[in-house]
This record gives sequence, structure tokens and C-alpha cells, in this order.
Amino acid sequence: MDDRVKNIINGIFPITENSFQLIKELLVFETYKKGETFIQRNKRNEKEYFILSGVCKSYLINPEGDEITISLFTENSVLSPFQIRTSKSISNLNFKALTDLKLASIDAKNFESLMIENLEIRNFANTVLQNELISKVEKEIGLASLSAKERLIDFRKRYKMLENIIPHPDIASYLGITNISLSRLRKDLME
Amino acid sequence: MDDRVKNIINGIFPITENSFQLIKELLVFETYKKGETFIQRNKRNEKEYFILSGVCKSYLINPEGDEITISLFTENSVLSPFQIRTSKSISNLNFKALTDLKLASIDAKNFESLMIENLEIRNFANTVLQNELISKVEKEIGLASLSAKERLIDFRKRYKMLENIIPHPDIASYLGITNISLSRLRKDLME
DNA sequence: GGTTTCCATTAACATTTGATAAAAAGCAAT
DNA sequence: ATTGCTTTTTATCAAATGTTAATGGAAACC
Repeated sequence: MDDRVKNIINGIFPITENSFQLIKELLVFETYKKGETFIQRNKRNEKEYFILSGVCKSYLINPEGDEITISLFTENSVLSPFQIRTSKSISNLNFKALTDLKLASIDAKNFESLMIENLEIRNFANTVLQNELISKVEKEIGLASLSAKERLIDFRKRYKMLENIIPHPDIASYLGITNISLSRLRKDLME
Repeated sequence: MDDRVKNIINGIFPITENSFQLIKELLVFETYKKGETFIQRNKRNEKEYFILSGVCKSYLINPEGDEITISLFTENSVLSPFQIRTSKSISNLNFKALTDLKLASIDAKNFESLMIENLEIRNFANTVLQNELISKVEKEIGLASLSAKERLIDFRKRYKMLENIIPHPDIASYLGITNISLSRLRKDLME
């Protein structure tokens, strides 16, 4: 299991075995069942996560009571942006498992201590932050310049098999449409 | 003019006079006329900017040849995210002045050298990066969960007088709608 | 001053998307 | 297999948005 975390980190910013040992000692493993909400709004989350297997989403609840999918997080990625705990709107986000989920977590305060004393870990965290920003800008570009049908086509490229694994309403709200409209587009794209 | 830059920096992350002097020596002042594109796609931009006055946008050109507004940047803000020069999609962005524009620029390589040797400046740059990410997530939340009319209402709150200053087609594409639709919504909101 | 270009609004029509309800298809547990 | 539950699809109608084109006005240019 530890090796899975090492692979995730090295896929983002390679670090030495010594640096990884510092992280390894602090790792805690967690599992959640499909449908479980494991971070709730306004409950300060003081952990960073590595996704070992499964898919989850960040979401918020609109005035009508619907869950709006903001981001999707897949296997072998880092879940929460490091260092960002100050924004009110972001702290309102919930996180829910969309499939059975295996996570490795690390206490945020402990991790920040590591960042201060270890340049490699700091660079890793900074790279995560940059990647987050890049992916946001890319999604921003997609939402602003593509039609719903084009966004679905783009989604299929970026998230391959996810359409067969997670509930369609979650995909639909990620794309900014209803699940009925998603169903129509799916039919449309089958010719 | 230097003081303007100092105020912008201190509004984001306060630094000492000594640290500011390091930046001050490297500042170059630039002006652009309304409508000028001052960063063009694929021409690597090796500067960071402080916006002293005016408004500008980042945009890309879709296959139909239309300009799609991605972000708006207003007076007293920092324009380009530090350290992010690697993403292909982001390097495809253009930047255009939407009003007459006064900028202070600093060579990116020089600035990075300052970041390495000066902790305050590094923290400032990191805060800019975090703020960028926060604002992207907030925009993402808005685009996914609000109707076009609600997005316009939100836009008016966040950008106050901008609607009277910059061309409506730029606002419309920022909101993800056509300028004709924007015109209808404007009429609608006047009751 | 006059011309030209760009911008904002409006109208008419086509297309897309949303809302609601109902039917069909999967899936899990017995 | 059958029963329930959830998810996905389909149908119908209403609302929102896009497209094209025409109009009027403001700003920029010569």
C-alpha cells in the first residue's frame, strides 16, 4: 500500500526514498463505501488524501437541495489542494465516494511541518497546487467555449470509462446539464 | 508608481521594505491602448504583471474565430500566475487590453531568482497562486450551479461597474452566453 | 464635418435545454 | 425467478438560448 502512495507522489514530483519515509510514517489508510460522504461542509478537514482506488467527487448543495458536482477525483491522484483552507466557498464543499473508495490520508498540520523542513516535499506540494490550477483553467476553458455535447465528448476523452462506473446525475451536474439532457446527448452521440 | 506596486503586493501578502526594494529595481512600466493584444498565444511570456490601471482579459480563439473570454483582470491585481509556464492549454491564452492599460512588469526569470533567495517574496508568490486557485474554484462553482441570469447577477456583484466600461461581447463570453442573450437578460433584470 | 466601424438592442425563428411524468432497464436480496 | 429499489431512457410541453438580420447610436478615424 505504501508503494502505491510513493508511485502517486513520484508521478507528480519525484522525491528521494528518505523524503518518502517521512511521509510514510504519517500515513493512515481509510476505506469508504459507495455513496458515503467523508468530508462534510464546514467541518474543517485537516487531512490530505491520496486516492488508492475508486472515484469520488466534491460537491455542494444548491438552494433546491440538489447536489452539484464541482470536481471529480480518480484513482492515483491527490485529492485536496495543499495549503488551501482559508476560502469560505471552498470550505463549503462536501466530498462523497462515487464507488467503493480506498484512501491514504495524512494529517494536514503534520504534512505542513514536513513541508517546512523538507524542500522536496515542499516542491511536491507546490506542483500539486500548480496542477490543480492548470486543470481548473482547462475546465474553465471547456465550460466557456464548448456546447454541452462537446463537453460530453471532451469528458469521455479525459475520463475514459467513468461514464460506466459512476451515476449519471453526477456526471450531468459536472457538465452543467440535467441527467435527462445527458441521456439525450448520449443517444445523439450513438448516431 | 512604485508605491502602487507596493500597495498591490501588501494587499496580498505584506512584505518588508527591504524585500520590496529588490522587486522595485526590476520593475518596468508599460502602457497599452484599448483593444491591444499584449501577450500572444504560443509566444512564451516571460513576465509577471501588476495592473496599475485599466482592465484586461485572457482569451482564446475558437474554431469559428470568435474570442472566448476566460478571465478578467482589474485594477490593483496581479495578472499572471507565478511559476505556471508549462501547461500547453494555458500557454495558448492571449491577453488583451479592454480599456487603456497601465502595467508594471517584472522579468519572470529575475523574479524567480528573488523567490529562491527571499522567503517573503516566495510566500507572496505562493499566496497569489492560492488566490488564483480559489477564484477559479469559485468561478467553477458559479458556472456549474447557476443559470445565465444568476451568473449575470453574480458578475455584477463581483465586478461592480465593469458592465459600463468594457464591451458586452467580452462579458457575454465570460458568462458563457452570446451578447444577444446578454442584452435580453439585461432588459429582463431592469424589470 | 462626414464617414466608417464597432456596439447594443430588438425581432423572428430555430434549436437546445429544462421540467414533469411515465416507462423501461439494471441490480440486489431473497 | 420474483420482488422491490434505483437508475436510465423516453415522451411531451414549456422556457431559455442561439442564429440571423435589421436598426439606431456612439465612438473612432480621416
